[in-house]
Amino acid sequence: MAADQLSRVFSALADPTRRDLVARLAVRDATVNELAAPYDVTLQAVSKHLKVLEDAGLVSRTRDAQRRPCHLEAEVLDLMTRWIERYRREAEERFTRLDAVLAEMRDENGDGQPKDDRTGAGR
Amino acid sequence: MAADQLSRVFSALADPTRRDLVARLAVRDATVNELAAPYDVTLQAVSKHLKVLEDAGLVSRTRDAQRRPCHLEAEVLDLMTRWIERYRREAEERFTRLDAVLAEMRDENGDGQPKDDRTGAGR
DNA sequence: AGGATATTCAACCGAACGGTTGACAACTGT
DNA sequence: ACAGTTGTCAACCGTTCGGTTGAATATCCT
Repeated sequence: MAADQLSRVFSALADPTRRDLVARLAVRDATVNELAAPYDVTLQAVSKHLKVLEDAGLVSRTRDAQRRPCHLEAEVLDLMTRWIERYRREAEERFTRLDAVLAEMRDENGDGQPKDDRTGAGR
Repeated sequence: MAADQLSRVFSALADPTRRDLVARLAVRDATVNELAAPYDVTLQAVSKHLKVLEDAGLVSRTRDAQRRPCHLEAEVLDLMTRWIERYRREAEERFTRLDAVLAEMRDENGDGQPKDDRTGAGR
């Protein structure tokens, strides 16, 4: 639990049950009991899952009598999206550049043959 | 390892070392030795990390003599982005709708008071 | 053929994970 | 005040995880 937030968020969403909880909380806030109902694990297990989501900053909870309604904090998802998109874009650009270089080589001389050609395999 | 791909990808990126590997592979392909150099864990540990990334579909490897150059498969990152954005958007829209409803109530009568008011705590 | 280089496989270890059961705590409503 | 509802805490269990060391495999180079 001493991990950085990004690790906690990725790790939290690595579990299908927790992803499902997030999906359902995206629609509406809900109590632990409501959330636990569809799964065939104990209430305690779901409570734990919610704690993981909460520690990751994905879920916040208020109090309403005995109930602890859970609310999805969507901003944290942005954190992930930013991380992912950064490297996806970087890799994509690099690839586009490679394509450009290869095209250029093809234009200049017939046997454009870089030693590590991945145009076939690498898509 | 029998988990669905989404779980495998999230789980793969939950580790800071593996995220760093991805970040570096976004810049250029690299061999296991090159990738392992900066970290103070054994080569075998890094090899395992790469296997996890490979099983998640994030990394592919070809052979170049003794070397096994690693290449980032950026498309898989899209899978995550799509999942995340779907629910982020859903939650955000819901929130915008709630704001609209509240604004409307404020306009019509002074005591707009839905039973589950979260405007204060929920941001 | 045989040494060097690059990488993986196998067995093991302690910590963390996801689950369980059982007891406890917080608050409600009559 | 007290029974009921809602949720968490604590201890335990088997599995997975990230790491290690040591041996094995694959390929190059001379």
